[in-house]
Order: sequence, then C-alpha cells, then structure tokens
Amino acid sequence: MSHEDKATSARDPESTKARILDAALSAFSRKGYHDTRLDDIVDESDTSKGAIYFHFANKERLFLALVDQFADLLERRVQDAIEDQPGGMNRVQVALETVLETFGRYRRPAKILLIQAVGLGTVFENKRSEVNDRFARLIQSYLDEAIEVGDISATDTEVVAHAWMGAIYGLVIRWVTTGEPESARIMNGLVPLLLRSVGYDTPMESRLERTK
Amino acid sequence: MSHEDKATSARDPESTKARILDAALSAFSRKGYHDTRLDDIVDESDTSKGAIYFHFANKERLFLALVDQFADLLERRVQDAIEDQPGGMNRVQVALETVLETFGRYRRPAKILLIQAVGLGTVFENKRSEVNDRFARLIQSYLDEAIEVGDISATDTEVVAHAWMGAIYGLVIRWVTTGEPESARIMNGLVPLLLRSVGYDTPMESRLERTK
DNA sequence: GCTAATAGACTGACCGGTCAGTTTAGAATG
DNA sequence: CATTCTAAACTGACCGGTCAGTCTATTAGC
Repeated sequence: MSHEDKATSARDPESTKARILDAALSAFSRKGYHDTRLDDIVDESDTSKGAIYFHFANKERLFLALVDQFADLLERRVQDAIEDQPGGMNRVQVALETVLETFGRYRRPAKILLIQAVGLGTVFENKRSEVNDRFARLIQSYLDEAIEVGDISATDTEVVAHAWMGAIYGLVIRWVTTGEPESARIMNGLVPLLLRSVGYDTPMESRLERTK
Repeated sequence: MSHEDKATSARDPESTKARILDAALSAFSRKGYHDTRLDDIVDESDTSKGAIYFHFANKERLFLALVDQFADLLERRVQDAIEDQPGGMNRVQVALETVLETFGRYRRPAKILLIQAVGLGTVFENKRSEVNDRFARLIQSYLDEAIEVGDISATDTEVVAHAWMGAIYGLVIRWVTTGEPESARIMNGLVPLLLRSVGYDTPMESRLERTK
C-alpha cells in the first residue's frame, strides 16, 4: 500500500475537478442541495474534502458552478441551432425545439436547474431567475423578430415568452420526476400548442383531426 | 399590566394554532423551508416551541399543513366559480381565471406552493406533484368536456393541462418574486394565449390587430 | 361555594447529532 | 526542496426535537 494505490491518476487537476463536478451533478440532482452531504460527493468522486475546497470556495459555489455550466450549454446549443435558420417564426420553432431537446438529453442538469435550484435562499433564487430571464429574453427577441417579419400579429411578447418557459418547465419537470409524458409526446404536443398560442398554425403538419 | 397583558387571549387553542400557522406562512414564504428556524416562527407567533410541537408533529408537517390549506382553498374556489357556468369552453376559461385570480390574491401561500415547496426532499415533492396533478386533472376534465361539446377539436389534453399549469406557474412565480408583469397584464395576456393554444379564439374581444 | 383533583395547553432550557468548513501532514511533480 | 495538490481527522456552531414542569379551566366532592 503506498505510492499509487488506485489508478487515482493523481496530479491531473482538470480531471479531478471534472470528477468532482460530475459527482456533484449526480448527487445534487438526486437528493437536492440540502440533502447532499459534501461527503457524498467525496465518496462518489473518489477524491477528498480537501480537493473540493481546493477547487471550489464552498458548497454553494460548487452548486452554482453546475447551474452556470448547464445554462451556458443550453444557450450555446440554442444559438448554434438558430444561426443557420431563416428569420421569423422558423427561429422561434427551432429555439423551442432545441430547448426541449436539450432538457431531454441532459436530464440531470435540467433537474438541478428546474427543481433543485428552486426554493433555496436568495442567492440561488437570483441565479435561477437570471438564467430563466436570459432564455425568456432570447425567445422574446425571436418572437419580436417574427412579428416584425409579419409571421404573427403583435402581442405581449414578454408575457408569451415567460408563459412558454413556464409551460416547458412544467412538462419537463413532470417528465424528469415521473417519466410520464414521454418526451416524444411532449415534443409533438407542446411545440404546436405553443406556436398555435400566438396564432401560428404549424405548417408541415396539416391538422388531420377536426371531428364533428 | 397584569391580568391580560396583550390581547394574547392565552388559552385559546384555536387562536394559538392559527397564530402559529400565520407566522409559519409568513416566515416560510419569505425565507423558504430550510432558512426558517423554528425559533423564527416562535418569535413571530408569540408562542413557544412547545406550542408548535403540541399542535404539529414536526417542522415538516407544519409546512405541509400550509400547502394543504392552500390547495384546498384553491380547489374550493375553482369549483365554486365553475358550478354555475354552462359547460364547454366557458368552464375552462373561468377555471383558468379563478386559478390566476386566487394566486394573485394569496401571494404568500402561492409562493409557498410554487417556490418554497420545490426541491425539498421526496416527501415534499410528492405533496407538490399531488397538488399539481389535482389541478391539472381538473383542467383536463373541463377540456375533455369542451372537446365533447365541440367547442374545440381533439388534442392531447393531458399535455395541454400540464403546459397550462406550467405557464401559469411561470408567470405567477415571476410576479410573486419580482412583481414584474402586473397581474392585469398577466390576466389579459395569458388567458387568451392559453385559449388560443387549443384553437379557441376568445370571443368578446375581437382581434383588432392584424398588421400587414 | 370552597378545596382538591385532573386534564389540557403551553413554556423554554437543554441535549445531542450533524455537517460545513479547517487544519495538518504528506504525496507527487519538476 | 518548493510548490501544488490531496487525504482525512478534527472542530464547533447550529438547530430540530425533547421533556420536566407551569399555568389555567373545569369538574367533583363535601
């Protein structure tokens, strides 16, 4: 027992930090902020308390790092998906789909942002509403664009954007916790619903139903 | 100073319990579950730790009592508002308006249900999703009714109901925390938006805009 | 109608576990 | 051997929950 017990690959700060973030993601998303002990993260990351406090100022910062990390990812993905889209309502639709698809692909970070970051104190609440507003404003700007282009008629786009975020959150939260409305059903049901809410009947899928 | 200092009406179990619930409502809605100390509630209610534990099994139960209290109120109000409404889309609209109006009138309980009850452990999460589903199912049943009557065409009403709850939550949360979109703006913007999302163009307000 | 007994409501000092954060010693690297 | 990083034992504030005891009201006995 001595020089290099487990392949701890000691001396690779980046990998250590990544392992900590990984374990934190797993633990926080499972048990929430308060029910996650630093020692849980130590165990799961196969590191130590000292390592955590070397890389992060405290528990709160570690948690916030995860939120930021995911918010950045989400924004990047939306902007990448948008950029080679023609203006107007197309962008709105792609933005919505990307947000949904990203939440679907990254369940655990989504859970942290949408659930575990809620109802903690002021610091977290600020961060959360900061991230939230960031995306609401993004959507809002695409909506305003679509209005300018004439794809849809004028409305209170701020309210629309926040309502949409809320609708997405509501369903994703449910899906993340219960697995219930399958992601396909969410995709197929929600996006047209939202688009219709601003009077944009989604093309490329004619309405088949019209019973009675 | 003597026989009956403050109108503390000491020895009135009902009023004591009510004072505790009141103080708990105030404290929890302000600081959240974990940041609220039992002693905060003791101070604010002008009672004692013992009194709290006489009336409630523990901190958790005290909190859940508040959630239940508000959920019951909300359901009662919706059902009262609904009952003398003709079937179909009218009910849907009135239900929506009542939910919104109730959240508006009872800010603090709303904040507890929508924010402070999120991201606490399993017990709370279950309670929250129980309450949430209760209202989603209520809305869903009115929607199904409206479809049957022929007011709107068929859709995935479960997804719609949850999306609507989410949209409402999203805006109310924002309003409760920042005061931002004034409640009038929410009412006027959100309800038509939601109704339009299922292809029901709100009557009694013709669309004026249609630029270009 | 006075005292005693009982129950119910309430008080608050205190206990004891928990955990974020600190410290210290030492390993790896260059 | 200096620096950077990690391990793990340790500290102590903090706070939910307990409980022995007090206070008041009501009933029973005489």
